[in-house]
Amino acid sequence: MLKLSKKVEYGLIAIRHIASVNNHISTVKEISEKYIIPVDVLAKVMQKLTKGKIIISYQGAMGGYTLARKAEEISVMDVISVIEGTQVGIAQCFSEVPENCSIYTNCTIKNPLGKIQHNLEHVFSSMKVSEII
Amino acid sequence: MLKLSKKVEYGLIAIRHIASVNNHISTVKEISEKYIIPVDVLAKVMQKLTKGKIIISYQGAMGGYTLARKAEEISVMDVISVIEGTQVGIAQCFSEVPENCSIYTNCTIKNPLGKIQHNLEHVFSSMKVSEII
DNA sequence: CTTATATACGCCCTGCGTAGTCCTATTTGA
DNA sequence: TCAAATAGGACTACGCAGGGCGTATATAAG
Repeated sequence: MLKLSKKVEYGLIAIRHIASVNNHISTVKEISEKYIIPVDVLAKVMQKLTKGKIIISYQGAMGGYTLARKAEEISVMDVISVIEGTQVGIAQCFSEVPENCSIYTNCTIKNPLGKIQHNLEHVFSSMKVSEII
Repeated sequence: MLKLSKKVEYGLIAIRHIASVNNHISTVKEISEKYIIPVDVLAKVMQKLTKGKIIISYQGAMGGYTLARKAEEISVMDVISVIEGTQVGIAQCFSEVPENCSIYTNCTIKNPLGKIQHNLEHVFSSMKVSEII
């Protein structure tokens, strides 16, 4: 409940790592060994971050990843939404198909939860990767 | 990911309901029918809220529940922690046994996540049930 | 004292999402 | 041509949220 996924954690650690080596190219192997993260899982996380244009990938031998923009311009929120793919909401009514919620029409707490949702988004958006180093 | 549980939602709805009828005694049956919530699930939620001293239970015929204190003095955080039972953390290192986290010793983002954790707690603590009515 | 109406509480089942593994394809530098 | 790297699909194992069911206990009312 209210937990970040391991994928997001791994993503943040990887991004922090790349930033900490002055944006020099880093490989999945290198990062996964250093922080003891399952290679395959991390690999997929990196692929998502690449598609989300948060990092840049270089294929082939001597390849790897660098940040696509400065660490000050990457928020934790960016990382979360790119990795999760879907809109992150504390309740179903703030995600994909609100009406799917079993209590949608009778729900009396949509508005107050909306306030909380808004505040949470603010917290995650204002925290930048540069503050993690 | 980052979602409140249905139990917490049900708890908030129930508490809001009781507050909205001026703290008159309310039954599980009444609430579950009005908001289309599975009775058994709601019943257990109410039992936890009772044990957590957020509401008061009256057993037997004509029984039910009332709030244990004013709606202004019940925060969303109170409801969450009583219903979940365990410490709520966005990562394993803020819950029961931090060392169980698979990357605990190598984790480089404990501190920044701690800041986020702190901010989240603030958001949930400052929102009172009285704002839900 | 009996009955109807409540809460209290434990057990179990099911579905879904998270995390992780395995395997193959593709790219590219040396 | 080979080795090192990313790209990505298929599959499995596991935990937990959500819900259903059965039973015990308390109590107001007739």
